Amino acid sequence: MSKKTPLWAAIARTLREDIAQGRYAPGDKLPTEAALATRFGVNRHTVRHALSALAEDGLVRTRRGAGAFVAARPTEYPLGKRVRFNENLLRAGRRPGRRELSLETRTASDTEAQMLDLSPGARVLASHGLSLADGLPIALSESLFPITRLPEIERALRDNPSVTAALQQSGIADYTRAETRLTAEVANATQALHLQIHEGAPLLRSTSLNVGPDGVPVEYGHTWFAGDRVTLTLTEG
Amino acid sequence: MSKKTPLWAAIARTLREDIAQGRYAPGDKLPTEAALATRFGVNRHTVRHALSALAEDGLVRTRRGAGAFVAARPTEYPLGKRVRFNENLLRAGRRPGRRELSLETRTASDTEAQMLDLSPGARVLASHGLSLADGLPIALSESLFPITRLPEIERALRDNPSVTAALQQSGIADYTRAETRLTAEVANATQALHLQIHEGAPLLRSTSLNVGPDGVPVEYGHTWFAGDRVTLTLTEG
DNA sequence: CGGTATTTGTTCGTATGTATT
DNA sequence: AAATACATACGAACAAATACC
Repeated sequence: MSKKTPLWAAIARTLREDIAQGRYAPGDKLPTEAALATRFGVNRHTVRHALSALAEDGLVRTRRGAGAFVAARPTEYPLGKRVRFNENLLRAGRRPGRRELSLETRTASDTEAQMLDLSPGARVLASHGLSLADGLPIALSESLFPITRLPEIERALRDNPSVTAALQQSGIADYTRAETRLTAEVANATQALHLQIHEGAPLLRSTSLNVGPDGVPVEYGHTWFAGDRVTLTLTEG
Repeated sequence: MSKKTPLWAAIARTLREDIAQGRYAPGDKLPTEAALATRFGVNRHTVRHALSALAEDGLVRTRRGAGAFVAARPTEYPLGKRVRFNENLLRAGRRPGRRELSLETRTASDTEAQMLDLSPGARVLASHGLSLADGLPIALSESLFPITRLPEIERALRDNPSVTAALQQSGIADYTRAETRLTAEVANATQALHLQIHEGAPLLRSTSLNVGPDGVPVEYGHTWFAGDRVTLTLTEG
């Protein structure tokens, strides 16, 4: 008989299937190691070996004294020409949310003015916000709007919780992403506080420029995604 | 007294340093578990735990009956970069480079087999590499090729410095990026070593799947970009 | 708030299987 | 074929973090 597969591998596969079939939902606590050992009729070490393999794959995470929990898979966030935060999250089966942190008018920096195609020293509306998925913070953002081009944008942003809706109210029926730059950074204290992560945690920073139908810039800003909670997906077509 | 670090972690660190300082060169056989257990004055299981941690980082690989060997270092030649990597760097006025770290055949993990549309336990060719810009490391990558589908891929990769050329030699005239996922992580010790950055430095991880003209997967892999040195740009169209 | 029970993490011990040398 | 060496598995005990009352 081919008794090749080790016990721990078989147990890992069983647990993997249980998770895949929703028997243990994300966030759920798995049975204790002792309970699993009894269930499978093996030593606790064998269960630990299986759990270790699952943890390596990022499927579960263990907390000493607490238990083993099914890892909440990162939110899949499609990046395309048309990026609509709310649509993206709804499509991913999550409840979108947004908290406005600040809204102020200030002078654009040189690069900001250049990106927005404004004259140096032009005034812009700076909006800082926190994006949520199912109530959990997933991204921090700073958006800049050319106040000369969109004089009503401030009130529109106060009226609408959605940037898309606010831009529509300001006369921008449609907008597309003209440019996106991505890099990785580590969270500072302020970012960690807002995103409810640890300082030094990995962040995915997206710098983007959105333009209206006529190609005129309407928004420029940065978004810091919590690396542990978000996966950006690039799907062609 | 701070007795925080476990024995196995201290042993792993010692071995890691031994390897980093060339005391054990790539390909060298480490002392047997029993010998290491005696050297560190611990149980063999504790040594195994340390070796397991090193194996997870890809620093050593163990062969039952033979011993534990210093890994020939991972290499890459991965996804988005492959075709556009060289072009992008040349366009940016930089000299592209690549160091093949290792090329070996191994068994695919469950997720890897699934992504490549292979049966569980299938064999794949794993290529680890380091991508350079003006001689400075900017990305680490791991590429997997379905060896059953591309029996000549190993020699093709040895013959050609370019993955695109190697795939062409293997009968894949053209391939496209079917899926790309991006997220942020922090560098572990091994990654930091290769990329010449600090442990905990931000990394941009790209996971991608490339398929041939018929839609059959031909390459799957990850690329870790040094966040401080790379900015990915997404310009549609 | 504090003490206690629970649960995972670490370490040693022992035995057997299996692949390599 | 035999010795060597890693892989798997069970058992026991304590430490450390967490959860619960």
